[in-house]
Amino acid sequence: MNARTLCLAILNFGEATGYEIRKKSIEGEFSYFVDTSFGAIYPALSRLTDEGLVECRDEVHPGKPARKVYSITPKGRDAFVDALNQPIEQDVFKSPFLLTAMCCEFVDPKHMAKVIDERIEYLKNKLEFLSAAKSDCDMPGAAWTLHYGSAVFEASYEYLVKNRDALIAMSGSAQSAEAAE
Amino acid sequence: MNARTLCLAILNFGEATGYEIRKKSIEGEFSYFVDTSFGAIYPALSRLTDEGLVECRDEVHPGKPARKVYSITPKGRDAFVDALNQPIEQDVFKSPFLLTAMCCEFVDPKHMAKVIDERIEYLKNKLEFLSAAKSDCDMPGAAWTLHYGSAVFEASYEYLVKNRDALIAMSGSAQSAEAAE
DNA sequence: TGATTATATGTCGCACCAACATATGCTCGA
DNA sequence: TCGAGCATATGTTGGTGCGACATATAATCA
Repeated sequence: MNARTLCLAILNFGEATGYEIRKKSIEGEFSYFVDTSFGAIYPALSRLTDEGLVECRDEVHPGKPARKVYSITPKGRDAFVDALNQPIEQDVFKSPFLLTAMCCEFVDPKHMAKVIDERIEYLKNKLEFLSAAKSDCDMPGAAWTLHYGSAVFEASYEYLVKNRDALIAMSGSAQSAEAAE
Repeated sequence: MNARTLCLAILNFGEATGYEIRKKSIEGEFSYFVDTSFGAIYPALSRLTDEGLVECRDEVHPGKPARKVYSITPKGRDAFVDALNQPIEQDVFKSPFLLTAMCCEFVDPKHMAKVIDERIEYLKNKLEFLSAAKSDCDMPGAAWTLHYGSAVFEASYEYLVKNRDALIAMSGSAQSAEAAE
């Protein structure tokens, strides 16, 4: 799931600027399973344009900053469909939160409480967003994917709420032992 | 969660070679929320040695390849505890699988079936691994983390099993329309 | 009026992932 | 018993891409 394929996937459902592609990646329906940055998107769009997989149209409004609106070409659509039908890479999950939880012995209980409460708040917001997004989406796969996300986030949220206090209680044991020395 | 902190975290629970650190990252108890590669670990260990956060002991057995066994220093332990108590970065989840599912219109049903069945098989193995790991681990945070992983993978597994056929049924609609043109 | 936010494009340094190169010992089937 | 393949082990390299920075304009708001 490199920047190239991500750009093609988003452009396949409508034209967009680099700014909008990034925004959809981190805020829109794609946001909970893709992630990217300007430093990846802009070079990717340049290369895709060179290769004829996307087209770029300059939109100039007097007195406004110029926009570069990208749209997918037939060749690009073929390349996208081809990429989708290739064997896929493994999902990636990296969690500084779980590393902190696993090493809770060395973490100050107050810090641990802050960390887990922030995580709970984050999941709550994500769940609300996913519920709201369910209605206004016409792609058949999108609904399936949103329901999947809801199911997983829900399980995650419930575990954290139920086991919050237990984690905080375990925190700091090694640290206080060290301080006592 | 850079390579530095990861090395310190693993070395904090016992000495290890670069090879073993990588193995624990992708196979051990850490495996479902960290990920790394040799290209990150070996340079990180060199830098940590230079900075005095870890120590390196050459273990030479005649007729065997030399091993470099790393262990954490008191200074390294301090740095690790300090890193744990800093504000943490966001969790990262990237899923080529969900991107494929979301765009299932453009995916051949046979390919979709293969992709989801592989994912189900993967989750089944992970769940079995997590159950087995539950017993033989003495860190207090590890049990909490393993239960969290089980809860989330379980939710994910059940959703996939229940909604497998629905996803495959939705697949390929756009592709066959295109082929018919 | 000035501060901040949203839109918009882009660059740069450093980190790091995937693949390759290299070397040895062990196991197991032909 | 001999070679093939696998596990152990260390490292390099090329390209990708993340995070931070630079720049610019319009709108909003105190």
